[in-house]
Amino acid sequence: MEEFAAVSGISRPTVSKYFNDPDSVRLSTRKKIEAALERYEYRPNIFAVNQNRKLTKTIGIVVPYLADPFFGELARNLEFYCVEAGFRPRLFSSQGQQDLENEALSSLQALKPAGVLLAPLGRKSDISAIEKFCQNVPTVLFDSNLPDVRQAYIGSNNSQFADLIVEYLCETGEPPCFFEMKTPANPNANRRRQGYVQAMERLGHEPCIVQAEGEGWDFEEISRREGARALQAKQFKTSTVLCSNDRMAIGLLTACYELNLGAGRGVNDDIRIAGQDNHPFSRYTCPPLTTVSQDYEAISKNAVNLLLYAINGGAYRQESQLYDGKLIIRQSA
Amino acid sequence: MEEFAAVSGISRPTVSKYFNDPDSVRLSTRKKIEAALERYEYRPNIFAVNQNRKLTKTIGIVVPYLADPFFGELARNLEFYCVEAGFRPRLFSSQGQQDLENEALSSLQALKPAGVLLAPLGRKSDISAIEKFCQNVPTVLFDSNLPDVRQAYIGSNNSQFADLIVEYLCETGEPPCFFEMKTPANPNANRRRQGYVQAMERLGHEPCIVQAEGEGWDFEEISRREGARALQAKQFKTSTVLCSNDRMAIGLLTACYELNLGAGRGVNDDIRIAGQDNHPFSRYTCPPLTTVSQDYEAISKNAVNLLLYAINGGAYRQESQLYDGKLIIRQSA
DNA sequence: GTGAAAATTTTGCGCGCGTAAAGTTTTAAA
DNA sequence: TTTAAAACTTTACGCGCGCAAAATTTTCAC
Repeated sequence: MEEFAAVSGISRPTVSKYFNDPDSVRLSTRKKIEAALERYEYRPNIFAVNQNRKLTKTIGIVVPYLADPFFGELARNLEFYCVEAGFRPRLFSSQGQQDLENEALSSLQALKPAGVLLAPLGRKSDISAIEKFCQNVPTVLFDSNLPDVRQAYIGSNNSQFADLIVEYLCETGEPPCFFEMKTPANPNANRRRQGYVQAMERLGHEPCIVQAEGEGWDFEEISRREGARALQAKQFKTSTVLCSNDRMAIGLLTACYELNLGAGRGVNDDIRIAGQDNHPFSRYTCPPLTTVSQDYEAISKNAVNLLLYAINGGAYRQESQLYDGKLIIRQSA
Repeated sequence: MEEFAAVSGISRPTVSKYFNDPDSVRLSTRKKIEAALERYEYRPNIFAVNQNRKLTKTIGIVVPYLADPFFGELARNLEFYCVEAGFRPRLFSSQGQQDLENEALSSLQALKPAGVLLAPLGRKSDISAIEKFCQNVPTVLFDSNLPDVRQAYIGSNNSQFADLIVEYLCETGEPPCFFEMKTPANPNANRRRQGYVQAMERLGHEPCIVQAEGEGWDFEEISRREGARALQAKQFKTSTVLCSNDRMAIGLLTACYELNLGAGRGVNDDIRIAGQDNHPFSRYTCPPLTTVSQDYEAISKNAVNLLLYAINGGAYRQESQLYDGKLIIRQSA
């Protein structure tokens, strides 16, 4: 910057000011800088900038597993709203591992971000590390809440999800069984199960829960394998299955195909399958998946908004918003 | 670090040395530092570290579109091999936009990475920007080559892909038509088309190519819409369709479902559909997708290895490796 | 032409570290 | 015990920039 300022015929601090806000310098100066800029292609080093700035324009986004298109989509939305607000998003993925989640937070601390949007691993998260982090950096949790941390949270109203789709399924056919992971990664799954049970009881049906053994993020495979086992063992007491999430539903659809069971809501079909989330791929399964859509727009928009509020000094720790899902009726149920 | 060195009873440069290589200090010193570390939780600021180091331990990974699970999976593999080699990977996504690709490269320059693994946007890439970048930073291209840049490249032998699956499809049924985007994002698509044409001619069949109109990364939707149109207009001259990639195949499967066409290789099925890539979801489509698998392992492993070779001063610019695909036979064809 | 406000420059310090050179202490071998 | 090597500390400077205060210049209205 020193050298660039010299060839521009301007002092370094003025050039620095220009890069902070081009309108903050005299027009003639600005033109001199921009003329030099065309000839010399100088750009400030963003990390050196951040090191000194009190308030950075960086927002960190941390998701638990980026190879899951659900988080890819969510991250894309969040990035969009961050850019729109004039911030630079920086994306991290925990890849399902606690040490990587901690490392992401540690990297972020070093970046001095204005704020952080964190979708924690859940059960695998290092609660105390996250707690400490939140004390230093304005943080909004999303997707998965960490009740112990008592931090601002934006997410879905998971009990409403199950309520909504159980009601639909009961109205249009046999009441659904519930298919989930035995040891789910985050508390959403628990709330969905509870929502299912309550909705079933409210409608006068007996709940039927089937749980899949397995660890990790390979939901489709676990669900395909365990789903096939459950189907063969006739563990689903009705011909309708509500899955805890779309990825499990996708795996179960595959299991049905392989067992020669027709999935769908047609009169000739053997089993109805529904999911939850409106995963990017749920539109393209065969049959297309009936599901409850998360309000991606509202969640990402309001997560960013709440974070901006926090960045500007608002009292945000107690804030928490849950958004209702919308029923997406497709052919699978 | 100053303060932490003080409470450790050690000088700052020694502490710095410790963090660079814990074995480079005397054992008694090391224990003193590690004892203090347990009580005070100090960690060096990675960005400040990078600013001064001549050789950083950071490797940049840039992919064109992270919401595509194909790249999510590839990135996950690359990250793994980077970590294994003792480097810290940092992931960027261009989200299909040229300005974001340039910004990622600019951010990376500021990070002084030891090297960069770049999957360029392709047609949308800013060639001159990438050329300049490659002159300053050891860079290995992957997934999609940029012939003009004449840079080291690790990828798949795309003409072999088509050759392999065309032969299989011809042996087991009607010769395939080819379904692709009209304006594909990268040169792989062209090579796949050429491979298809050559294989067809070699086997004495007339090629039949159907192209889908549409821009962007929403391949499934484009393929579903345009695929349905082509099916209704009977543009596929045989009952077998080879798609340029798995995501298009997934969209086409959905189109078939919606048109009540049975997809698969069963005797009662109407149409056989195959893809290319072995996309993470291709296992779970209904029917599961027959495809040619990219050698994810070999590509990511060797891309990292070549980059490490370059980082250590090897002459790598001319290096270029293409890996053969493997036929994955499932139920769709 | 005068004066005050606005813009800019100068000066100086700081961020959180790496690193090189010179001086000091510790260690291990002779 | 002596001695040299190894490890360590001290000192000093640098990375690429932000930022604040004081000094200077420019601008503009009167």
